[in-house]
Amino acid sequence: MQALTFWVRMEWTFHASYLLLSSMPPPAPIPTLEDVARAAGVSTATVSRCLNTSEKVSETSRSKVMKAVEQLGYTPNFGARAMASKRTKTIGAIIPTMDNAIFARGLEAFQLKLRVFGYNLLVSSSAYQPDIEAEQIKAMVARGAEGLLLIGHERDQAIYDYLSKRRIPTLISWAHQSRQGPIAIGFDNRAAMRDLALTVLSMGHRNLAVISGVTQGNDRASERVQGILDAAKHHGLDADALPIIEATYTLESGGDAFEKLMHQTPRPTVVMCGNDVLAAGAIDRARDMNISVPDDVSITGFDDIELAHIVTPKLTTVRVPHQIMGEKAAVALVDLVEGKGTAFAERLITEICLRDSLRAP
Amino acid sequence: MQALTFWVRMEWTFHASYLLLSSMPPPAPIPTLEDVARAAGVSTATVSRCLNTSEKVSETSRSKVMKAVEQLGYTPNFGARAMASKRTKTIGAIIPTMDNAIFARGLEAFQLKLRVFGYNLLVSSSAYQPDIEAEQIKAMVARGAEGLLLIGHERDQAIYDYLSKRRIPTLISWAHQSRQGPIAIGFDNRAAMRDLALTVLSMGHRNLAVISGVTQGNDRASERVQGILDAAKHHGLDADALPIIEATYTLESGGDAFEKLMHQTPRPTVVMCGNDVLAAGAIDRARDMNISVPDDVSITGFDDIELAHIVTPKLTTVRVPHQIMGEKAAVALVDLVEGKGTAFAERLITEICLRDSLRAP
DNA sequence: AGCGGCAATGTAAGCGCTTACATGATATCT
DNA sequence: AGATATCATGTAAGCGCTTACATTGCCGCT
Repeated sequence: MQALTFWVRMEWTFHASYLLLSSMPPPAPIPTLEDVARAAGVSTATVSRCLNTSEKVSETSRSKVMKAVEQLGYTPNFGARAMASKRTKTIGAIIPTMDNAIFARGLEAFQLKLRVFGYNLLVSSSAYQPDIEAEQIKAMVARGAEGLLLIGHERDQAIYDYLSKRRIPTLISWAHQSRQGPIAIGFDNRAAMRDLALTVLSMGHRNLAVISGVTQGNDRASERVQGILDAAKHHGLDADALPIIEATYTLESGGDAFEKLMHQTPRPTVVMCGNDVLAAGAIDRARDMNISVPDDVSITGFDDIELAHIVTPKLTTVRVPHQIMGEKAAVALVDLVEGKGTAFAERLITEICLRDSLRAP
Repeated sequence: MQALTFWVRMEWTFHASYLLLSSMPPPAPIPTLEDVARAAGVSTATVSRCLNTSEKVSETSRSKVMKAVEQLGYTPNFGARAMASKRTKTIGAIIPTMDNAIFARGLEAFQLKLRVFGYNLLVSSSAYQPDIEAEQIKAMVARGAEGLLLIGHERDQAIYDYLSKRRIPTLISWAHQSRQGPIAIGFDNRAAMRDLALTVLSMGHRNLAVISGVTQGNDRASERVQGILDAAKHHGLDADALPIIEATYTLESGGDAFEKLMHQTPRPTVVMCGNDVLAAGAIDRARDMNISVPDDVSITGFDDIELAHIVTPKLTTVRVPHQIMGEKAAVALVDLVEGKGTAFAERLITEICLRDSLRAP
C-alpha cells in the first residue's frame, strides 16, 4: 500500500524591512593592539605578552590591559597574529559533504577534542568533487592550517606532493588501507564488508545483489564492493555475474536501484547496500512493491546510523566507530603537527549488527 | 515485540607504522611572493597584480609569473593578503551542531551559493552552548569574517552590540520574528506550528500532549511550543493544562518522553513533537509499547527530514525549505557585506505534510 | 622635433601583530 | 657598597602581502 501524502500550503507572506545604510553609526573604529596599549598606558609588547603569556606580566599592568581590552571590545587580528608568530593553532578538515550524518558525528567529536588541545577547526565540504577538494586544500593551507584531515585515500598524487612539499601533516580517515601512504586512522572498508558478506553467505544465501554508492573517486565505496566480491569468490560464486547497481546517496536512488534488482532473474534473495541510506531506501521501496523484508528478500546496510534502528524491519548493518575515530584522529593530528612523532596509523574495529532485515533464504 | 540485536565482534587488529621524523626531507622552503618575483624576474607588485587584477599585466610577464607560481607550488598567504587588502571574501556561519541533518542541508546550499560570489565559508558548531557560540563569533571576526550567519534570534545582547560596533553584517536564519532586530531569512516557527496544531484540533483531537526540544537558549523550540498553545487557546482549551515534556535531540529521549506521556490520564490522543527526530523516537517507542499509531494515538513532527518518510507510519510534519533558505541567506549576506543595501528580511513559507501518523481520534 | 598621454612596471609604505634584544629598576650575593 | 642576577617593560624589526605613487618607455599628435 502506497502511503498518501497531502501538501497543504498554509501561508505566503513577504516581509520587507530595508536596511537603512544612511542611518548607520559613524565609521567603524576597529581597535588594534596599539589602541589597547595607548588606553592602558603601556607598550604594545606588554599588551601582547598579556594576551599570550600572561605570567610574564605584572599584576598591575595585566589588570590595566584587561580593562582596556574589555572597554574597547578588542579582538586580536588573527591574520596578523599568525603572520608574526608563524603559528595558527588551526587544523583543517575537508569532507565530501556536510549533508551526511556519518561525517558530521565524527567531525563533531574531532572538533571537540581539538578544542581541548587549544586548536581550532576549519571545515569545508567538497561536494564530492575532486577539483573542489584540491581548491579547498590550498585554501586551507593558505589560511594557515597546520594539519589536514581528509576523507579516504583516493586523490590526485599532485595533491600529496603539494602537501608534503609544504610539510603539512595530513591524516586520512574513514578508510584504512594496508598499503603505503599517509597516516590513516580509520577502518578497513573492504574487510568489514567482506565479513558481513561472509555472514550472509554462511546463512545460505546464494543469489546476492549489490547497491553500491558511487565508486568514482570514492575509495570507501569501491572497497566495500570489493569486500563483497572477495566473499563471493571465497564461496565459489561467479563474482563477475553479481548484479551491482550504483546509486547516489539518497533514499530515492536506493529505492530505484532496488526496484531494478528485483526484476532480475533469478531474483536476489539478499541485497547488500553500500550504506544505510541506500538500504533504508530499498526497504522503503520493498514495502511499496509489496515485497516482504526479510521473508522475500534480505537487505543489509553499512554505517549503523540512526536510520538503521528506525526502519521496519530494523536493519542489519556494520557499525563504524565514528566518534572514537574523530577523537583519535584529533589526538594523532595534533601529535603530528607538534612533531611529537608518537602518532601512528590505526585500524579501528567495526562490528556487524545483526538485526531483523537479514534472515536465511 | 522488541527487536533483537546481536553484536558480533569480528576483528581486533592494531597496525602501527611509526612516523620517521629523521628520514624527512630537508627544511621546508615555503615560497613567498618575493620568491616568485625573483624566479620570474619581475617585481613583487607585478606578481601581485598578476594574481589579482591580471588584466593590468602584459602577456609576457603574466606567463613568466604563472610559470614561476606553478614551479614553486606557490599559494598566497591568506593572512598577509587579508591584512594588506582589508578584504577576506569570507563569511562565517555558526550552527548549534553539525550532527543534525537540518542545518547541514541548508549550510551546504549556503556554501555552494557563496562560492558563486567568490566567497568562502567558515563553519563551526557551538554544541548548543551560548558561551562557545560567543567565543566562536569572536574567533570568526578575528579571522576576518566579513559577515555572519547565525541560527535563531536568542542570544546575549552584548553579542549584538559587539557585532554592530564592529560593523559586521549579521543575518539570522532558521527563524523569523516580526519584532525588530537584525535581518532574518527564515520562517515563523510559531505560526507554522500553530497552523499544524489548528489542523490537528480541527480533526477533533482534544487531548494533546507535546514533546518539545530543549527550549533553554533555543528560540526555535520555544516558539514552536508557543504555536501549539496559541492554537489550543483558540479552540478554548486550557493551555496551562497541556502536558509538555522537553527532550534532547535524540530518538531515545523522544521515546522516553512519549512513554511518560502515555501513562498520563486522560491519555493523549495526539502527541505533537518539536522535531522529526523526537517524533520518530516516539513512533519507535509506540511500537515497542504495543501502541498503534495512528489508531491509538497520532504523532506529528517538524522539519520534514528524511526520517519522516522512512518511519512506519509515515510522519505528518511541517516542511521547512532548508535549501532555499540557505541560498537566499547567501545572496542576502553577500549583498549586506558589499553594501548594496538591497537585502531584506524575508519570511519563507512552510508547508504542512499530512501523512499516515495523524488521523482523527 | 617636441610634447602629452598611456600602459607596464617598479618602489616602498604600511596592514596588526610577535618577539629578540635592549633597558632600567629591584632584589640578592659577596 | 658594588657586582650580579632577576624581573617587568619598552623598542623596533620583520612576517607576506597590496597598492598609491613614481618612473619608464612608447605611441601618436601638432
